[in-house]
Amino acid sequence: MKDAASPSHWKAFTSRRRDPATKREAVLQTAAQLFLEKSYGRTSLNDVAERLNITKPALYHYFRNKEEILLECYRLGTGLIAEILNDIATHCGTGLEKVEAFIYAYANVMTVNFGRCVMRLDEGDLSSDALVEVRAYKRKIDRRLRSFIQEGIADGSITECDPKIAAFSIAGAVNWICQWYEPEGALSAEEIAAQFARTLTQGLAARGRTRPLTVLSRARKQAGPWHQERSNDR
Amino acid sequence: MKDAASPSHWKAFTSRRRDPATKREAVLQTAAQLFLEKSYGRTSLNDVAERLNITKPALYHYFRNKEEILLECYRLGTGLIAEILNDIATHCGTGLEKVEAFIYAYANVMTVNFGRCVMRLDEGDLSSDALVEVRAYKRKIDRRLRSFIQEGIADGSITECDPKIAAFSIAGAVNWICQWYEPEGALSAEEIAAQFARTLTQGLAARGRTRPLTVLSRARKQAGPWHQERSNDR
DNA sequence: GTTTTTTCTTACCCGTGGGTAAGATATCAG
DNA sequence: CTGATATCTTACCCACGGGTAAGAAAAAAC
Repeated sequence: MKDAASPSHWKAFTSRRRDPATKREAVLQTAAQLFLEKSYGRTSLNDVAERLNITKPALYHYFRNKEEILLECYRLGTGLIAEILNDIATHCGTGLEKVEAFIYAYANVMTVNFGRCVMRLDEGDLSSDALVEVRAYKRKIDRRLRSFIQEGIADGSITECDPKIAAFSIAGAVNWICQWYEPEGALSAEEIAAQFARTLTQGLAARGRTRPLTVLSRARKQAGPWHQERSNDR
Repeated sequence: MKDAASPSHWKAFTSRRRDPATKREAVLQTAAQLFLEKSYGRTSLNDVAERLNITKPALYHYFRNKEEILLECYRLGTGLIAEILNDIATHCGTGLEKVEAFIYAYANVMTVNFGRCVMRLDEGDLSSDALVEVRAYKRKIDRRLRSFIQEGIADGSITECDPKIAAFSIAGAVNWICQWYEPEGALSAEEIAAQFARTLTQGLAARGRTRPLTVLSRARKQAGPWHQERSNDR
């Protein structure tokens, strides 16, 4: 789960050797990057081709049309999320611990190109068929998070609250990351993920209950206690 | 702070009487609505004109170009936010109370068309000049929220935390509302605002300190204790 | 009424960008 | 080396949409 800074995937097209798999992925990587930089609508296929040092029609060898590129970005992103979701569900632990693990992993995904695409790009650019597919994925995510919260309420690790609103709050906070996160920014992905997991779960934790140290909590070694910012924000 | 369901502002153009002010606003209202329905990029000026029962060039009587319409939507939206921001700053109270009031008012703004535009529309559609203007507004909002949190930490109403991360969390959760809120949906604007203010501040409140009943808390009468959803979500 | 000004329409221009046709050039199998 | 196949390019089509020119029609001023 790590992106090179500016991978320059055009290298995949320097040779004309037949290797559709890696070339296809190179297209997706640069497309995703451009979609995030300029939005899908303002990114022309010429832009994508130019960055790969090829011409527009060459792209049509790997994708039927522009929308298929977009949809594939969504699929790769939702795939990443589905992965972490399954990992956590099988993990044993209290509901609160699952929520914490979810936030940590999910926040990390929101700093990876394909992951960012899922929540940052405009669904309206998808065809109606693709839209229902993507929406199904998103609904699944929301359902899972809500079920973790309900579990937590049942086992006493999470304070009484409306699971729907709580899930919306958490999802919103984490989804919003992909709107302001910048790979070269002051805050690293791990930092963000760790702090969000801490801050958001602390709001859910049942009162009077000393928060147990989870695997996550132990793993993260903070640079200092709440380092006051000195970085030029934004 | 209340939008009619589908105001049909085309009535403003039934007569040819000279009344630029209301006609201009009618354009903005329908434009904002369309921008939210289909995004700025996919909304053509013909779409806007059609809904107003006029033709495209007529719009150029009230706006220099398409972008000016967009910018005006942003300005009206940020104006709404600036208003509540000043109200709260002058209000006396603990930092936590200010944060709660902020969330409540801000969440409400996120359910009003112009308010939604500010956080939902793509900044990339703005010219560079307009972009710096809008970004300045947004930064101001973030700064204010962060200062409220810092106040709360100083006066002991908010638990020790990193104000930057906390502000990002809250702003994210509330900003995300404009992504899923639907005027005709199951949750009313007031409900959302009230529940978010409660849920999010409860995460910040200093432990061991009984939360004082704010004006807000008293005003809201809950339908039932955490009504389990029966509504078809989404 | 007549003139002046605002308001709005019909008709058009043209840049942009998705997508295609047809052919050139490299790669690979034999 | 030769033919077959995959790869990529040049040249083009055309729908869409922002924006403009020029003038008609209604309101207001007098």
